[in-house]
Amino acid sequence: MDIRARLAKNLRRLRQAKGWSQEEFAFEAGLHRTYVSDLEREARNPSISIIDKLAGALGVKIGELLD
Amino acid sequence: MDIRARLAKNLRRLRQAKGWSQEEFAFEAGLHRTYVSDLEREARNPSISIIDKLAGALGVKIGELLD
DNA sequence: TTGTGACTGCGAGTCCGTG
DNA sequence: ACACGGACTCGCAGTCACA
Repeated sequence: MDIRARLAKNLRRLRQAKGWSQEEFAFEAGLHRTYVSDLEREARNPSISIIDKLAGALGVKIGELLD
Repeated sequence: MDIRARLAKNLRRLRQAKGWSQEEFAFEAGLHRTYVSDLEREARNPSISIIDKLAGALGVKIGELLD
């Protein structure tokens, strides 16, 4: 499975486990609502600074998002 | 420690453990030699597709590069 | 609440060099 | 073998309106 697909699935799973909408999650991570939507649809190839924000907001290690 | 710094240190350590020069490593990862140099000097903010290539060439999980 | 097309600015990523 | 610079292209970062 492609790395973008792994990120997308982990993102959606972990976000929903927190009971967050994309918009709430985007706010927590300091990102735009539509950008989070793009990530979950595998439409972006984010940089590691974005990955860092995502993992921070979810309280998980980066490996849990990408490995 | 900043995520770019963590990547830089892990990259250099793992690359040297393989006995590779930056140029040899760049070739293995399918990247440019100057770009690998930039990464080890914390001068770039790579995308996850690049991270995937780096981890693949080194034979480690992404978490070992970034966590 | 989420998906999607479109947009601009800037940085990712490559290639040429030099010390 | 590596750091560092200039110049270039292309794609990401970040946002909006609308369905």
